[in-house]
Amino acid sequence: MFKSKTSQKEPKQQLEAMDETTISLILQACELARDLESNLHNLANQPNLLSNSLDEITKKFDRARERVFGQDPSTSSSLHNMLTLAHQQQIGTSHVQEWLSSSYATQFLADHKEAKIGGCIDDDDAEVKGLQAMDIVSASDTNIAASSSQRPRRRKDQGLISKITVPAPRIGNTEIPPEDGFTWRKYGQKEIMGSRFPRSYYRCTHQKLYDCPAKKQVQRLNNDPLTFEVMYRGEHTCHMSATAPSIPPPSAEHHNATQETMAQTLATTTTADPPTASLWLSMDFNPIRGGGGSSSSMLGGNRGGGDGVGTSTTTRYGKEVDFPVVDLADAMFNSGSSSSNSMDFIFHSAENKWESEDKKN
DNA sequence: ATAATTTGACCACT
DNA sequence: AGTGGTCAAATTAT
Repeated sequence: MFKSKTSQKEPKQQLEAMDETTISLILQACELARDLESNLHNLANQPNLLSNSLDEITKKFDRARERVFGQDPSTSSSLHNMLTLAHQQQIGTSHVQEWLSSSYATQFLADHKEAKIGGCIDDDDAEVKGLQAMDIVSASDTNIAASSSQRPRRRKDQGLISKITVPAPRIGNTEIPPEDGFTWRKYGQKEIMGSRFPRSYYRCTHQKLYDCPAKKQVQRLNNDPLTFEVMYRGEHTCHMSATAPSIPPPSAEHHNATQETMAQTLATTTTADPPTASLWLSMDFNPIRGGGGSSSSMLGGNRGGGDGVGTSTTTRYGKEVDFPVVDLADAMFNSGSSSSNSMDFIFHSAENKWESEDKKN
C-alpha cells in the first residue's frame, strides 16, 4: 500500500550530489574492501598491513564523504560502520559495492544527512574498529546456562560481536529500534548511568526453541534520540535449523549489524522494490513477529511479498501501533521542504499519536 | 490460553 | 558499594 506510494514520491535527485570523482572514490574504497576481504585470513596475522589497509579504505570514504557533504561525520558513520563490519565479519563487500552503485545509496546518504537533526557524534568507530576477529570467535562460546537449577546469570563478557548506531525510522515510530529481520524478545530494561534513555535488552525469540544465543541491546544516544546504538551479542543459530523460523540473511552465517544498518536504511529511505536494494529488502523487514501465539504459524517463512507484507505496524513494547503513514507521508511531501522543520513536524506528530496511545493504558 | 513485555530484584563484576 | 546484565513474577496483549 504505502509501499508504492512512497517509492514513487521519492525522487532520485541526489545523484548529482555526487560527482564522478566521488563515486570513483567510493568504488575504489569498495575495491580495496574486497581485496581486504579476500586477503583477510592472511592479513589477520599481519596487523600492520591490516591496519594500513583499513586506513586506506577509511580515507577514501572520508574523502568521498567530504566531497559530498563538506563535513558531516555523523552522516557517514553508518556507511563507515557498514564497511568496517563488512570486513570484520566477512560480509561480502560485493554486496556493499552493489548497493553503493545503486541510486539507493545516494538516496541513503541524502536521507541520513537529512535525518540528522541534532547532529550526532559517532564515537563508536574506534570501538568497532577495535574489534578483533577474536571477538567474533569468542562470541560463539556462549553456552547458555541451561544446566544448574540455581539462577544462572550470564557473565558480562560474552564476546561482543558488533556495536553500531542506526537511525530511528523516519517513518513511523521513531521510538522503537528498527527491524532487523530477526525476532527479538525483550527481557530487560535498565537505566544506564550517564544516559538519558534506558537500555533495552533483547534476546532471540527462539532462544528456547533453538537454543539461539543471539542477543542485542538497544539504547538511544544521549545527544541524538533519533539514533539508536545497537549492540549485538552472540550469533543466531535459529536460522541454521531446518525448521528454524528465521529467514537467513544473504550472508547467512554472519548475522550482523551491517544488515541492520542496511535494512534500516532501506526501510527508511524507500519501501519500493529496487532492483539492487531488493537484495536486502527481500531478506527481512517483514515484521515476522512472535506475536500473540501466532509466531509458530509463521514458521514456513512468509517472505517474498506475501500477504502481510508492507504492513505499517510494528511492536512497541508489546503494543501494536498503527503508524500514521498517510499523515506522515502527507506531512513529508506536502510541506514542500525537506528541512528539519518538516522532519520535526513529522516526528512530533508521530510522537503525539503515540502519547495518546499510551494514555489509553 | 499463550506469548510478549514490564519491572523489581538478584547477581556478577569492578 | 555501584553499575550493568539477567531472571522471573506480574501484567498486558493477542
